[in-house]
Amino acid sequence: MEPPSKRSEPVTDTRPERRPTLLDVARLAQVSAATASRALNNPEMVSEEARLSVLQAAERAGYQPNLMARSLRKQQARAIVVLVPVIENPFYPEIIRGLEAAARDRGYSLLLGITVYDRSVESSYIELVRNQRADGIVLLDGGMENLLEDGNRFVVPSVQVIERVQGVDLPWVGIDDRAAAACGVQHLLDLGHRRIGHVSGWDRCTVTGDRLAGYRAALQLAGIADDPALIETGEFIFARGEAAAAKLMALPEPPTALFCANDTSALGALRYVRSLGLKVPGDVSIVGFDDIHLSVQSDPPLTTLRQPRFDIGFAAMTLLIDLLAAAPDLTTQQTLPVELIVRDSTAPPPGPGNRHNRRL
Amino acid sequence: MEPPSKRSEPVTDTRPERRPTLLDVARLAQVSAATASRALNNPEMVSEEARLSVLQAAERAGYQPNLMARSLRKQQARAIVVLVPVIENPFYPEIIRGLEAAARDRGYSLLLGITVYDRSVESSYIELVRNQRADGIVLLDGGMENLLEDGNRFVVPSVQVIERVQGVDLPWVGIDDRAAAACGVQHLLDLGHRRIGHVSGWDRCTVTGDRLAGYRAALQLAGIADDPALIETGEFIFARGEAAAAKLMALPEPPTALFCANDTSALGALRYVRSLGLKVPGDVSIVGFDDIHLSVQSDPPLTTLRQPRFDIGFAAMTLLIDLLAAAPDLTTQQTLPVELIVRDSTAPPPGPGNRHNRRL
DNA sequence: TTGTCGGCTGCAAACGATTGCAAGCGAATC
DNA sequence: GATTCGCTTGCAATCGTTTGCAGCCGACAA
Repeated sequence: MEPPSKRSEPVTDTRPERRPTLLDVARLAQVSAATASRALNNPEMVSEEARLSVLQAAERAGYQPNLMARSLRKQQARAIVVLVPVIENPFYPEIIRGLEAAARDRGYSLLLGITVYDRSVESSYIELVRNQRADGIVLLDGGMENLLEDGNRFVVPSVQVIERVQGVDLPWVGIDDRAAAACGVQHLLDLGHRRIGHVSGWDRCTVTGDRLAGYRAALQLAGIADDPALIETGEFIFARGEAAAAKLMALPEPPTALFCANDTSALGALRYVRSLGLKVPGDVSIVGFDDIHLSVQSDPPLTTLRQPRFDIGFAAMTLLIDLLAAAPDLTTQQTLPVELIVRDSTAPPPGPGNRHNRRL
Repeated sequence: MEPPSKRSEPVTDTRPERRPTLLDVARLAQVSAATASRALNNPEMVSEEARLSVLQAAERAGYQPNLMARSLRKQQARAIVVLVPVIENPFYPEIIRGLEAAARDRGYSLLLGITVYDRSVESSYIELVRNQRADGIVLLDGGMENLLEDGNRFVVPSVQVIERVQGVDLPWVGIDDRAAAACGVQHLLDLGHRRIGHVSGWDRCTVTGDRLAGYRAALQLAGIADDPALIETGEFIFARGEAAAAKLMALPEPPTALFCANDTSALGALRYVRSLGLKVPGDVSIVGFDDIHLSVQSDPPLTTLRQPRFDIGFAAMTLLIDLLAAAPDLTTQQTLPVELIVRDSTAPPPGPGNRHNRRL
């Protein structure tokens, strides 16, 4: 078909290196730009003949549409800002992967912003959607009430993930933290534990309160009196988890089990408990929350509550894109299921005469 | 001023909710669009009077420039694609943070792509810069030789991070893996170890070979004969690190120290060694590579080689943006310093009569 | 033959900015 | 007084697409 003599010599080398535009394609196919556009984007609107001709011309020219021009004309950026507070937290990456996968499926791009909880950084990314460089925003970062209605001028389309702004009824995707926490505590109760400590989360997160409420609810249901001394903040952080465990284990009557608000603080607690020479789960059982990758690698592997993080991200991005297409004021909240993953950090409590010990 | 009877009725409600454009601002300031544009972007080109008038008008109208229009006109997207193979790997997030920070500093946005080493995903993101939605690309993902010169038509501006394509002379930012590895092994030699195993990386990464070479070089320098049995692949993965350690510790004459190609596999090795009932570092010393967050949290905390990941990301993004502004064919390679972080996973080898043991 | 209709097509106007060019204008110079 | 110069300014083109509208044409019905 092709002359095999001249190797790698481009045929149309005459043009100075300029990206071919739709007009070039149109000329090549001997139709108007309008027809070329339609042939590529709405094939059913043009004749078979024109379609083939344009497709062939586009192929030959190596045509790539200029997305900026398209965006300008169609008034949509096909990009979504994702705001995450701190990406080193092993909790976020899998959510981001879900967000990215959904965005890519729908032909959207993901603009990543890392805020470090800094208001000014948050603003600069919100600006991006006001500037029409992005169509909407996904917030993994809680506590941005103010920014969403900045000056009350334009409310940008957005979806919250996991964290929610109190009182505001924004689109949201997450889990039932209260029920999940209760489920984790119930697991400990089922094993026979009666004295269960709680390493709670960071005050400024809404999930912290929900998980605490779930912890309390489960205990109350079991007829166990509330003991405020059994609750210490771990702030979702490894070191603070260690510190919380230290305080709890120093109590006159220390707990036989710890329910932690997330895996990272649970791993901290785990290390501290073991540093005391106590066995996990032999002496103390530990339950985490999230099921981050590390929880498999710890020694022992952690019993935890698995959040479907990929699915959450995927659902959130899908929801946002649907929202953009449909009525923009449609509010939707999606709650995804949580799963209790029992590994090796939980067992019946120690102590002679314990009926669970006897049974096992 | 306003009739107080009608509540919450905006003053300028006549216009349908439409974003103000530069033309609106110009009209408000009673100048042309050209002057308005210059007043905002090149203040020194207009009179003081016009400048103030335009600025005030822009403020009053709540004007936000449309970045798509600007990009179209200026032929630059002000966005950079960042391709990462798998974001759950705790190695990447800090690099990404550096990339994001540098991009934001320069007024660029970061388009995140997660490839999972999938060629088609890689292509779809490279398309983005061919489609002028992004100006360049940062590759954290190695092995993309082919894609960079896809069809030999347009080579997209790009910078490689850490991994490099063999033979190709692309802009690159990373570390001296060979020297760093040698430094880690030297640390073990200094402690008195003579039998040092290597848990190597994933074959398909270029750094794997470099770190192996550094390991060998350090041993050779110390006059220790090369023993192929002491090298097992850990593939940068926790479970494979465990497996590698298992093989090495099962040798007739097991090593007293392990040098691992990254922290994750080191943590796997660590868990395995401890599962044998051996003490780290009492019986076996372990050195990792990367200094990921987890290496502080392990028990004991890991001695490792710290890659300045944030700085690497920052430098890479800065380099790429500079490259875009300057001669596009300028090739630059930057090597950043690595630091040996001594924690608690390394000590002199055990054994009676060991002079190091005696000394301590 | 005339009218209508449906399928394709192209013209030209958007989208919202930036910028080369020329013109206006007052001051300075010869 | 004429020329030049420098500072501001506006006109209009441009970036590359998409799309409303109108026109063309052939087929089909009356």
